[in-house]
Amino acid sequence: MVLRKPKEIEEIKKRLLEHYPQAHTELKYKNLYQLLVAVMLSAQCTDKRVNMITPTLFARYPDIHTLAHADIDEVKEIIKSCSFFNNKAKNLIKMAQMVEEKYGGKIPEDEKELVKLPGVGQKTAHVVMIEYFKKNLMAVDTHVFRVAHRLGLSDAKTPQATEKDLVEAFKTDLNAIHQAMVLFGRYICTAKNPKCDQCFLYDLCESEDKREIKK
DNA sequence: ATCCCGAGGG
DNA sequence: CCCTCTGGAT
Repeated sequence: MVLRKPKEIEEIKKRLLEHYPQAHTELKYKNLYQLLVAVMLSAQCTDKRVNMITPTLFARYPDIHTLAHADIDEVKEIIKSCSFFNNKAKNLIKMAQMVEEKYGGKIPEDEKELVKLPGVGQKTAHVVMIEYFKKNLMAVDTHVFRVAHRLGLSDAKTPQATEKDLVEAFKTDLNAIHQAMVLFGRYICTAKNPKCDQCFLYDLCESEDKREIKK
């Protein structure tokens, strides 16, 4: 459920978009293949860590075909510094194999096909559609989930239900808002020790985590 | 100790 | 809904 008045929602939206006008992912990529792989690796792992891994990974496996025929232990070795490397290595290769077998080597360009790929869930599919295809979708990661709850934009327990609340609240510019909320959550509305003294939404915040600002 | 742009399975 | 996977930074 959304706990905010329409006027407040519009104000939050306005400030987010003003503060992060050209926001986009901090993952480094050169094409759809690289973006998909990078987002798959980013589960429970910082973007910074993913960006340390991907240059080696993409040099060794520059496309779907080479990844589909990769040795799993070699992939594990390259990506092991990011979490869940067993699952991720297995899923990366299976994903590439399915793209070759079912999609003729071409990564599908819509979310309903993307989520059929091993290791690609709702969040990953939406991030790819938002970042690469500029689709009007919301994706709820750990940052968006936390920010949405602190701002009273959702009280839902799951990312899926939170996404529904955010779509209902904002309706338009969802992709730009997603990107802005990620950066806002990463650098200002952080999980631990949120930087309330730097927050441009301070006056609108009713979170229990809100900190008093000494003036 | 908690958190990082989650997914799959039960 | 729950659980597991699981390294690195703080």
